[in-house]
Amino acid sequence: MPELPEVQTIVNDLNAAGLVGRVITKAGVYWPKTVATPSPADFCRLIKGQAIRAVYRRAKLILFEFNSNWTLGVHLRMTGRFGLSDAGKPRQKHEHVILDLDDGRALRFHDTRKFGRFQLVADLRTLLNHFGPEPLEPSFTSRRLSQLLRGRQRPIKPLLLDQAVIAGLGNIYVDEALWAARLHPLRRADSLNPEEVTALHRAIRRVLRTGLRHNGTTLGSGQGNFYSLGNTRGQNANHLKVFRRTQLPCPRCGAPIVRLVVGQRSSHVCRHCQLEK
DNA sequence: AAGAATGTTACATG
DNA sequence: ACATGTAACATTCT
Repeated sequence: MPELPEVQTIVNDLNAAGLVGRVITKAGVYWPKTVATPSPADFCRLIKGQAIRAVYRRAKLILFEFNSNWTLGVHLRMTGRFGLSDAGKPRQKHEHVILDLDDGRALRFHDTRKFGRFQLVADLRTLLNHFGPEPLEPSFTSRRLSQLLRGRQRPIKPLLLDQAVIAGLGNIYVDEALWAARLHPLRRADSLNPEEVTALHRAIRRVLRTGLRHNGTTLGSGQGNFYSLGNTRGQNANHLKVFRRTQLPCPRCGAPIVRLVVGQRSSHVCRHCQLEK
C-alpha cells in the first residue's frame, strides 16, 4: 500500500513521536515470517538494549538506525502499519511484532496480509544497494531520468514501478504522474521525446510532493488502507486525478477514465489525453 | 460471491 | 541474457 509519500509520512510521525533516543527493552515476534533476517529468536536477542539513533526513509523502506551501527529496515508491503501505545496494552489482532521501549510505550507492527518484512542487519548496504535514485533528491534531474529511460524497451509504467530503476513510486503515483504528463502506460520507455521526458520528470516530482503535502493517500475506510501512526488518515485521496476513478470524468478534458491492466496491475488512464502508443 | 487490493520476488516460458 | 507472464505470499473489502 504505502509508496514514498506514505512511508515518509510514517517516518515523520515516528520522529515527531520521539522515537530517537529510545531504547528497545524487549521484542516479541508473533508471526515468524515477518522477521526475514535474522531468525526471530536472534532478532529478539540482538535488538534488545539497542538505542535508536535515527529514523529515516530510503525507497519504501523505513530505517531504524541504532547506536551500535546496526540498522532495522522495515518494508510495509501492502498493509503494514505502525502504532505506538502503552507497553501494557494486550496484543491486538494482526499485531505481529511488538517492540517495548524504555519510556513505557511499545512500537507495534500491524499487518493484516502479513506481507511486511523486517530485516535487522549490521551492514546497511545489504539493504540498499539495489535501489535506483530517489526522485525527490536534487540530483534527480530531467537529464538523469532521460538516462534511465535510454535503451529501455519496456513499457514506461512497469519501468517506473521497478525499484531498481527509480525508488519509491508505486501504482498510485505512477498512474497520477503518467496522466499529468499525458503519457500512456504502454509507451516504450525509450520512445519519449525530450519534451515528454521533461513533462514526466516534472509530473513525478509534483505528484509525490502533493502526496507528501497531504500526508499520503488513504482510500476508503477498510483495514487494508494506509494509516500513519495513531491511525491518522492521509488526505491525498481528494487530490487524485485518475487513480481508482474509473468512469469518472478526466479533470482535464471530461472524457471518462478507463481502467486497464498493465503488467498485472490496474492502470487508470484518460483515453483522450493519454494517447495509445 | 468472485475478484481485486497501494508490493515484491521467484520461477517459468518465450 | 533478455523480456514478459504467472504464482505466491494472506486477508479483507466490494
